[in-house]
Amino acid sequence: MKRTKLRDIADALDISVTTVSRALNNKSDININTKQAVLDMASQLNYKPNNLAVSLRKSDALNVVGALLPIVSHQFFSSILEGILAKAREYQYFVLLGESSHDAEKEKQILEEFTDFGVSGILLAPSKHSDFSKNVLSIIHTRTPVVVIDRMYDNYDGNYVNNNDFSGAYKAVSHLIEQGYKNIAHIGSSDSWSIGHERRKGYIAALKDHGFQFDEAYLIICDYNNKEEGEEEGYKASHRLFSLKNPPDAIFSVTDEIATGIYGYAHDNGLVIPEQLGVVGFSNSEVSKYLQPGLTTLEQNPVLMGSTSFEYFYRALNSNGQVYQTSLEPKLIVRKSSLKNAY
Amino acid sequence: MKRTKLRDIADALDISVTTVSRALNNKSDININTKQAVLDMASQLNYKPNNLAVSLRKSDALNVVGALLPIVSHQFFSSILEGILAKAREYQYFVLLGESSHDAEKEKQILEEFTDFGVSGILLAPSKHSDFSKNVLSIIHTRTPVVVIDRMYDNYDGNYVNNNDFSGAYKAVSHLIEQGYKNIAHIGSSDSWSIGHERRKGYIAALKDHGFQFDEAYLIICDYNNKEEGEEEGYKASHRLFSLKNPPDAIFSVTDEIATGIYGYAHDNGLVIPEQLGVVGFSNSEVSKYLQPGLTTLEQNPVLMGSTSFEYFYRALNSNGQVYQTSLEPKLIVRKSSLKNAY
DNA sequence: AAAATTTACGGTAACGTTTACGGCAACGTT
DNA sequence: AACGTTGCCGTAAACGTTACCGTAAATTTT
Repeated sequence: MKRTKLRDIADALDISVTTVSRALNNKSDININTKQAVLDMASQLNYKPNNLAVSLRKSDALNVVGALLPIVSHQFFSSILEGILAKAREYQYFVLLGESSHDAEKEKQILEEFTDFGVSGILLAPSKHSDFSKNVLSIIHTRTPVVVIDRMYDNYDGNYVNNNDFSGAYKAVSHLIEQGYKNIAHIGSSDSWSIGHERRKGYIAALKDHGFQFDEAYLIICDYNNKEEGEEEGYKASHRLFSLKNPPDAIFSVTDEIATGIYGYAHDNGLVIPEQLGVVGFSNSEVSKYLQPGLTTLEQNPVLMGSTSFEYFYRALNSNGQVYQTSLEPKLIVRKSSLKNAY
Repeated sequence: MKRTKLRDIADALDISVTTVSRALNNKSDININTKQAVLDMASQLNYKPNNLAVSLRKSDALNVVGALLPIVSHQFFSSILEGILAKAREYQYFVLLGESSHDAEKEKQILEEFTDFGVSGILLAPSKHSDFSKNVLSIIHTRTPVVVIDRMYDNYDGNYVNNNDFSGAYKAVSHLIEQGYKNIAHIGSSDSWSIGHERRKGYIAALKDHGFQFDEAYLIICDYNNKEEGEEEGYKASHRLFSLKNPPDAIFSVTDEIATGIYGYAHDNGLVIPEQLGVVGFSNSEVSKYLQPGLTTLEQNPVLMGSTSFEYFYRALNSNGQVYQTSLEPKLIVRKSSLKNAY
């Protein structure tokens, strides 16, 4: 059961391959009758063009984009993926998927494999320790459009779709202050993750703007690569904070996962949220709604991020060096974990 | 900045393209010195073979599998995806991703697009209303290996990786019975989803084997396509069950999402879990751990399912008509929601 | 009626590879 | 000296498609 090719149609109708190709591609130099005959025969023989041959001949890239995420089985990233898939389908593109597992070296390899494959563009949500010059620069040199999702590289001036992490953090901390919390700590992540850097800056800025002093002791930096580790880190960081002689009465945590760990620590040590401890997370992950009490957090819009990133790729492909950038504004979702006033 | 091809290397060394190809492909008919010269020049010019041309010439399919899931941004399916990605990378395959959104027609289209593209195989987690003869049969006819994940088609005798849903349900209901619950209801899903069918059968079998009678009134069938709908359906179904003159004292629900809706109903109506109402879900989704009280549920192993499905594709590709099938055994995770005895 | 144009199609080359085949030195064998 | 053998390499065809050029017949123009 061989796949039918142009030759088969041509032979069946006793015409040339060229004519068949013309008929199927809506070219002008063709008689309406032969065209119809070709179309009929093509559908009768269930003809499907060989994409490899077409792309090779046109020396045109395949309609394929590579999407590379740090981790797929995570609400946030799989939602980004969903946005990408929807837009890609709309524009008739295929999506090649890769997962870096937050491993910069693996990320680099996959990026190379993508370009070797001949993708038309790359949508990249960089892993935590991703190195711009090593991993991304060479791709940009090949003139393959790249859209960076969810984080920034220093001095990067290409396409990106971002969250305004600074602003989100600023809102979170301002909210805690308005609720009357006085000693607000921050469990953040290392600078190798731009998100950690921005959220920390937002935390500090909000403190200062409201006349509070930034206290180094209230800042804990941790690093983790999956949910379980995040929860553990949150637990341990909480322990450190509550070992201080003057422990905080609220914590803004860089992610919901860490916040989950804070809940665990609070539960184990009889700290009542939100009366004795206010908590705000980041991401509006699924669990944030089901934690007791509900976790105040910042809602991002990963689906929109995904679709926008594809949209930008598409525009970049069809424009000349134009750059597309956007920072989406996170939205504060207030649940009970930060409502000191209500009690 | 053009991509270097064999011709460029050949010209640079003043030898033929054939020799270059031989050198790079470890063929025998070649002098060790020229081979080395070619390799050096290739790396100097940063040569990357053109996959399109290679595949075309070898009339070999690309190293690409298509993975098609009902929905990507779901813990279960994204974990399957993770398993697929890991194995695919191990075997040097690319993964093309598609999402059917539980739409049988869209599923059919994407499957066709995958085969048109020329994938070497397809890993399919069918959508709820997927029609085997319409969607899958034609692909099998093209002799493209297909592995069906997570559900079954009637009379399907091809490759699959499954959960033993019957057994999981049986364990869940037996556990509830052992805990002393007497009136165990089931919120299930329609037969168009094989999972729903199997779990319902397991529910009924467990009842009968323990000397309980199956009561139609305790069986509610609902249908939903995403988490929010699932939760709503669970809520509504609970309402119906508790409108009976003899309401149940336990519910085995076909999914964790529905169980979440049961929790909502119980909370709103002052029903205490597990004292007044035992609940068991299915999937061990992330939230099941954080619900209060923790939800007893069945753990599947989606990552293993994904990697196994790829493994089966790979074996099927390299064997002649051999069929690979497996049903994984779900594991009961006991949390508080079903522990009547403990109180 | 001759010339110019249009219509419809076929032949050929090319995209970048791989591979069957043959050639031709150099060497050893009878 | 004639004959195999071996090692190394190039020529040409092929994978399926499309772009380009050419040309016979049909049609229009002068």
